[in-house]
Amino acid sequence: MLEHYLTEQSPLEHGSARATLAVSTVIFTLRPDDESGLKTLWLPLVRRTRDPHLGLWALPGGWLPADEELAAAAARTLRETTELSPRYLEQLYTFGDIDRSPDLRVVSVVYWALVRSEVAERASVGENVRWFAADQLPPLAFDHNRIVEYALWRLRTKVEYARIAHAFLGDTFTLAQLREVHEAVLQKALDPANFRRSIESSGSLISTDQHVAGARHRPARLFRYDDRAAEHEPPGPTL
Amino acid sequence: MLEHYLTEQSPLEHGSARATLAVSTVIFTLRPDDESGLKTLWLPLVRRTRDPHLGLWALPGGWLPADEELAAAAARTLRETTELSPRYLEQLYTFGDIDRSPDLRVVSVVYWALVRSEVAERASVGENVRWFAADQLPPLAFDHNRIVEYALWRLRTKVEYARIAHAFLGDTFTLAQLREVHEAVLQKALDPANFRRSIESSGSLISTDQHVAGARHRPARLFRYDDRAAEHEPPGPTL
DNA sequence: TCAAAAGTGTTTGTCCTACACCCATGT
DNA sequence: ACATGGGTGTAGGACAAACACTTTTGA
Repeated sequence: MLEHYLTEQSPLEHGSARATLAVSTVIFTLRPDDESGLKTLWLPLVRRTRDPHLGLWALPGGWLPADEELAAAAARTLRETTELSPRYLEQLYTFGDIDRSPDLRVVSVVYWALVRSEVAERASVGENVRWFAADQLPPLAFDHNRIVEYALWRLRTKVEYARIAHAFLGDTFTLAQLREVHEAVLQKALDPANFRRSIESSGSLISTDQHVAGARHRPARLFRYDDRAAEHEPPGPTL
Repeated sequence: MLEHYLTEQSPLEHGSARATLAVSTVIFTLRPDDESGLKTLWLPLVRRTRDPHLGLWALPGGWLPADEELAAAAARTLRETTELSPRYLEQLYTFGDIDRSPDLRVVSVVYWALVRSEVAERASVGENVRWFAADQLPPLAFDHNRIVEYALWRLRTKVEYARIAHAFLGDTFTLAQLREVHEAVLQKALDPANFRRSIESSGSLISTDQHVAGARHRPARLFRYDDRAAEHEPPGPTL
C-alpha cells in the first residue's frame, strides 16, 4: 500500500477525481465606524454572480493559474477587487474540507492582507463589491465566515504588531495615530505613556524632527519606521 | 478583468493548465542521539523511486485524492510510512512556488506531526524509509530542506509547549521527563525548580498519587495531562 | 487663562531567574 | 553515611500597569 502510493506515477493516472485549487484573500483596512466614529476593521466582499451561492457575499479570489505564484494570485485578486496594493500580505491557512463546496472538491489557499485606510476610502465600490464591518458580516458563501473569523483571530494575536500597524499608516505618523491603530485592532484602550515607552524601547521607530501643528495642544512629533528592525523575522516562508 | 475572473464558470474551462495538489508531512519524534545520548529530534524520510529526484530522500506524502480530507491524507501517509498514529497533527504551510517541481506545477499542503518516542523506536524502517536526525539532514528532494527548516522553527517557537511535549510522552510522566522533552526541543537546559513552578501554575497538569521508585533518589511523582486545559485554543482551524 | 493632548517621572506589583536549601531514596 | 535527583523557599532584576505631573500649543 505504501509502495503503491509512493510510486504512483502521475496525479493524472489515479482513479479518483482531482481537487481544484483556488486562492482567496481576506483584506482588512481600518476606517471609522458609521455610528461610533471609532476606527474599526473593514473588509471588501464580492457578490457571487453564479451558483453555488449565487447572490451571497464571498471573499475575493479565484482559481489558481498554473503559471502564477500563490502570493501573486492573492495580490492580483486584491488589486482586481479594490484597485489597491497590499501593504502586508501573508498566507493564512489552507481550507480543504471535502464538503465546503457543493459540487467540486475545492481546496482554497487563503491569504490575509492589510491596506492603508486613507487609500481604502476612495477604493472602488461597485455593484458587486462592497466593504463590510468585520464584526458585522452577513452570512457568507461557502465557509467564508469561518475563514474571516480565523483571519481576525490571527490579526489580533499576531505578535509583531509593529509591521501590522505600519501597514495601516503612511510613511510618517504620530504616536497617537499608531496607538489608535493598536487600539482598534486590539479593541481596548492603551495608556499613552506606557504605549510610548514600549514602542520606543522596541527600537522599531525612528524619530524625525517634524511635528504636526494645527491642533489646539502641544504638537506631536512624527515618527518613521526603521526598516532594519524588520529583520527579526522567522526563517520560514514569510520572508 | 475582474468580472472576467470572478464569473469564470469552471476551473476546467480556463485556458492555462491546472496545478496539482499534494499533501506531505513532517513527522518528528524524540530519541537519543547516537553519540551524545541526549534526546534529539528525528524524522522519517522516504527514498524516491522515480524521477524527478530519483534516489534522493523526501518527505512522506502523496497526491490528494478528491474524496479525502487534508488532515486525513496527512495522517494516512504518516501511518503508511511509520505504521504509527500521530499524537499531534497540525497544518504547517502550503508551498506552491512555480518551480519547486521541475515539470508539473505542484502545490503541497504540508502538515507537521509528533509521534511518541518509545513507539517510534520499533517503527518500520525499510529499504526506502529511514529516520534522520533533524539537524543533520542530507540534501532532500524538491524544496523539502526548506520545509523541514520551517517545521523545526514552528515546533520550537510554538507557544503551547504543553500539548507538544505531551505528544512525545505516555499518559503519565514525571516532571523530569517532561522537562527533558522541553530541553530537547528548545535545545537548552531548564532550571528544574522554575520549570516545576511554571508548569504547575499553568494548570495543565493533574498530579497523581503514583510515584516512580527504583532510582537511587527520592521517587518522582507521576503527572497526567488535564484535557480540560486544552480548551484554551484558537477559534480557528486548529480545533 | 484654560482645555487638551504631548510627553516625563515614579510607584507598585507581577513574573522570571538564579541559587540556596531541605527531602527521600538506593547503594 | 552519602550521592543523587525530587521538591521548596526566597532574594534580585526586568518589565508592565496605573497614575500623577509637567510641557506646549490653539482658542
